[in-house]
Amino acid sequence: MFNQFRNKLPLTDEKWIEYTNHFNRIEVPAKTILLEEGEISKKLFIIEKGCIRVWFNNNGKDLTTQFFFENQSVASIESFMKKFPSPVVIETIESSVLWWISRDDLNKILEEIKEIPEMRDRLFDMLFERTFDYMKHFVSFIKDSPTQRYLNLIKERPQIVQRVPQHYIASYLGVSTVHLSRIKSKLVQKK
Amino acid sequence: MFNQFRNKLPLTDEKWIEYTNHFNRIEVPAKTILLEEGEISKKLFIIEKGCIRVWFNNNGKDLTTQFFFENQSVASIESFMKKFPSPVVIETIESSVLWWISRDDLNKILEEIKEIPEMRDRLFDMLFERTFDYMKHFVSFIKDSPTQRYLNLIKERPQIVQRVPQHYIASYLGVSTVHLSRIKSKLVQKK
DNA sequence: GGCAGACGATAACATTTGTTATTATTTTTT
DNA sequence: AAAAAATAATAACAAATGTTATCGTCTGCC
Repeated sequence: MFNQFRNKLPLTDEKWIEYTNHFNRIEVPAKTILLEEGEISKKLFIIEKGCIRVWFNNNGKDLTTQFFFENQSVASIESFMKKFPSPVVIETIESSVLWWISRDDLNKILEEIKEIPEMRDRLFDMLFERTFDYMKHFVSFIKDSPTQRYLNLIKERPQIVQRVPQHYIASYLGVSTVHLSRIKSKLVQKK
Repeated sequence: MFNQFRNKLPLTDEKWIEYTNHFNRIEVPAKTILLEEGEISKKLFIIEKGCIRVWFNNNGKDLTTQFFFENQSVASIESFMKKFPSPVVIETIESSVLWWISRDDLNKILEEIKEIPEMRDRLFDMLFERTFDYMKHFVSFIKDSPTQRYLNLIKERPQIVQRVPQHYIASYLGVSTVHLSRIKSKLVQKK
């Protein structure tokens, strides 16, 4: 599972083995809730197989804010880092194979890792990338029509369109399920 | 100008003086363009007095994505860090007093600062905060109506409503200028 | 094999939002 | 002080999007 990271990270084999020992493998069915709303997040997950969505309840409707697939890590970051009650729910979409690590273990590892300049810079880069992603996403809301946002999604994150039920995608794009269905049928007509 | 930071940063006086010497003070009138679209950003600005917006041209209309006020730092981050042509324009709204530092000088300082654990952690925290901010902003687009977003703005960033011309705020909220005007008049009626 | 629930398409209607044009007011420039 | 430019409100109409309801299909489960 972790081989994909191994080549990229400048760690000794001993360190590597020590770190990976902190991870725990679990298998869960579809629609498993990994973190409840209001719960304080204690685990960060890495997806070996499957997919996950992050959502929250807004006046009885659930709004999906993020999707995650293989090899991505997932947590309610604000809750995980700052020990706040999580504003969001983390839930599997497909049946999944996951690895999780506790906050304490991860923090210990992070503290060690930050001392290695190369790793530290990589962490900064990752954080920057995350920030850019959110920025782009926000910009697309003031720049693009819902139809354009859907086309962007097909192009840039085809996995979402292929693997995620449509009504989850609708709220992610900021439109109703009915309207997303309309968007799709109009696109088919034009072809 | 930099006294506000001084107490918070664990640096020696010598280091402090060395660092602040890299900053240059300028005064510019309103509507001064600090970075053109397509230009590679070489300066990061700190605002002593005044305010700034970041915007880009989309099919002839300019869309504002960010506002900055006193004591905030401003750059087209992606362009500044990665030497990409800037996708955005940086422009003063009011006449302003600014301090700028070159990329090379800032990078040197950052490399030094990252070696101080306390400073390094502070940098991580700042980056995290930025990420959270964008996340919140994105969520408000799928969660809130334009009216609600405007009310949020009044509450959370009153400076924007007070100091920024309304047509810039409209695009920031993702609505037309006409509609923002309608939103305001409806809110007045309800009171 | 049948049943229940999840999922998605569609129609009809209501509401929101955008567009274009006009006007008034304020601010800046000359 | 006058002229020009920027800003904001409003009306009338067009287009986009939401809501509610209905129906059909598919899937997993017993």
